Amino acid sequence: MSNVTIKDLAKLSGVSLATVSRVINQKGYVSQELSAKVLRAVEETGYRPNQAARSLVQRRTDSIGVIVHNLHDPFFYDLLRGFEQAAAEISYNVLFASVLGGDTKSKEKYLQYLSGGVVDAVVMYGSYMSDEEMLRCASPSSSVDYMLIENDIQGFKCNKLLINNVQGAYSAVEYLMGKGHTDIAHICGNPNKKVTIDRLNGYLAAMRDKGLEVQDGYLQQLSADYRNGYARMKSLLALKNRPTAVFCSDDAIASYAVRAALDAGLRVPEDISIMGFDFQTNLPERYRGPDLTTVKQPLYQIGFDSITLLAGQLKKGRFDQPERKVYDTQIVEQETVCGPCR
Amino acid sequence: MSNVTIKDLAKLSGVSLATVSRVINQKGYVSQELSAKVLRAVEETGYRPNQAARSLVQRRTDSIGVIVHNLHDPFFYDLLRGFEQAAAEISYNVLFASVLGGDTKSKEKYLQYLSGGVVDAVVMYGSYMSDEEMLRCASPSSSVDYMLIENDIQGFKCNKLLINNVQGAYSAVEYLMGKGHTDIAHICGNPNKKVTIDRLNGYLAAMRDKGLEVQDGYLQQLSADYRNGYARMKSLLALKNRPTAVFCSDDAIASYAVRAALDAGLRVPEDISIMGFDFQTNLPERYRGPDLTTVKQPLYQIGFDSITLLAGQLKKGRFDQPERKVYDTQIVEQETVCGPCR
DNA sequence: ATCCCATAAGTAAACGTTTACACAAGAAAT
DNA sequence: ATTTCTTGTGTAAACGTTTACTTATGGGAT
Repeated sequence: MSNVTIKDLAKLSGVSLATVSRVINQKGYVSQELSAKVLRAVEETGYRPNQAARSLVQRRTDSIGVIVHNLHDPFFYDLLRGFEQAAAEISYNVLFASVLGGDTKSKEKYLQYLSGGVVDAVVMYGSYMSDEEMLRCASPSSSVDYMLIENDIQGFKCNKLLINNVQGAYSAVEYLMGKGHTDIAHICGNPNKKVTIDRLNGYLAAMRDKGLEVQDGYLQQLSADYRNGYARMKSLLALKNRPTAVFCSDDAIASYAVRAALDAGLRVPEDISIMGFDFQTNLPERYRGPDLTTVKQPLYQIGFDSITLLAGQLKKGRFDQPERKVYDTQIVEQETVCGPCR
Repeated sequence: MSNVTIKDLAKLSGVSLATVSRVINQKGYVSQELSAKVLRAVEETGYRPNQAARSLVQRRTDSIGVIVHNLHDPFFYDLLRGFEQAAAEISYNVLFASVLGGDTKSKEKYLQYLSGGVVDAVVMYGSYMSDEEMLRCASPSSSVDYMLIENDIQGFKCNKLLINNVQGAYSAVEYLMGKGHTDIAHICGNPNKKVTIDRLNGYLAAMRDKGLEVQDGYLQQLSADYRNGYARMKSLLALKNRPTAVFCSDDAIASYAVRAALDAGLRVPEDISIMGFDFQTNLPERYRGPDLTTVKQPLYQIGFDSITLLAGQLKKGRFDQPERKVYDTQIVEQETVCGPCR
């Protein structure tokens, strides 16, 4: 019963291999009579085509692979919805691979595996890989098409979807200024990551452009993880020239900053405004403060576009003009920002 | 540069196909000399083995597929972590396929596709499929191994991991009784789903066993979706014989029940205790009430076990003894239950 | 009557691997 | 001196499809 092949079907229905194939793929000419015979055989045997053989000769799989780390992280909510929606609208199968944390070994494994023709295209979010590692696993000139999200790796010529973190931070500061703030501090994240640096630069550029001074102690660098945002906020609150607004490098940090302010007996946002940036890494503890005013990344759109663009390129057959798009962010007004009460 | 094959490598390094294969798979005898030559050719060409050809002849892919609906749903948090952790510990690749909502068409598509030898085993969560649909896509006697989670479909002989919803609901009632409650109501969910019916039966059985009466109006049936939990709770509160505790069919319902109680000016849990059941379907609105006391499903364990069990069976080669496990739940004491204040 | 085209069906060659088998040479054991 | 074992290499047959090519038949247009 197991592993029925096209050959069995041919024997069973008394036709040739080619005819069976034609019936199954509804392609080419075949008479009603033989067609019926073959279909009956398919029914009887529970035949299911072998995808390996099929894709070996067709040199395509009609599938797209997606590699991310920590698929379970709520951060991926919107991105995943984008992937899923796009997947539902196209005829390609979309398969996800997830690796834990910074497990680059596994990431390489999956990238190599998928690049071996398991899928026709691969989209990859982030990646802690270096250019060389990347090239070792995937060849940009191979027959599989690549799409990188939030990863502007240089040596690898392929499709790229990026988020304008500089503009995002810049607009956050503008927004705070629009509310009347001038004493604006920044808690910046891990200074070895490009996102962090971009957001820091956006903050600095906006301050400079608008003629605002980054006062003494206004630049707080996170040590360890986001929980340290609590301590950093405490430092800011202890300043003589206490800021009236704090822009944080991401929402996780911001949530701890809010907690610190509330614990210090301040009201948020009346006494101090706090702003985050849409990067909700998974918080083990439930956040109970006011909803964060934040800078939102268009992750749904990016997820959707990544799949859709790839599908388009695959359909055309040749993908020599890699796409490169930079997405702007948007401010979401919620409960942690208001004008300064002075 | 694209699509280098083993043949190219053989030509380039002046050896036979077999030798190249042996070098690449580090299998069989091959001299240092030739090995070096081949490896150099691999390096130069950026060769990557074609997985389709490989799995065609080996009749295995060393991968396991997972099909779920709404992968983005936070409900899957623990389940996904279980899958991921197991995936990281075994040598198999794990690939996820996600379909939107109740899109059985897509689910069938993926099941058929994966069953065509794209993976060696498939785990499937839930499923709105009937026996016949299931059989149409996947043959239990095929060479791919199946694992069903929370789906006790009858006509399909394969591995099954189930949750003891009856026991879960039963223990919830016992827990409430232990706190001193006797007037315990139940808001039950969609009565066409097996989960709901099981939980209802658990509630009823516990009440009967302990000699408690299900008083007039104590059984509330949800109409429409979980938001209706608000109205159902209102109905309970309007009763002359108002219950002191309410057990809800799932957490989503419970969260609306809590809101209704709070809106009615009652304190939770001092005035009324409310219990949920771990099924956190995605709530668009943020829940701000006290943390729910609830019945927790061992989803992490189930995710982990599903992959691990399959990997074990695959390694053994023959999977004729399907596994069937029923998991008990556990009560998580949080903030919505205390003794009755009478 | 001839030619061409649409329909129908079969034969056989790919696709890129792995692997069973054959063969050889040298070393070790009889 | 013969056998046996280990190491090393190559040849060719799979694996299950798709598809280019070939052949045949019956009609419609010339």
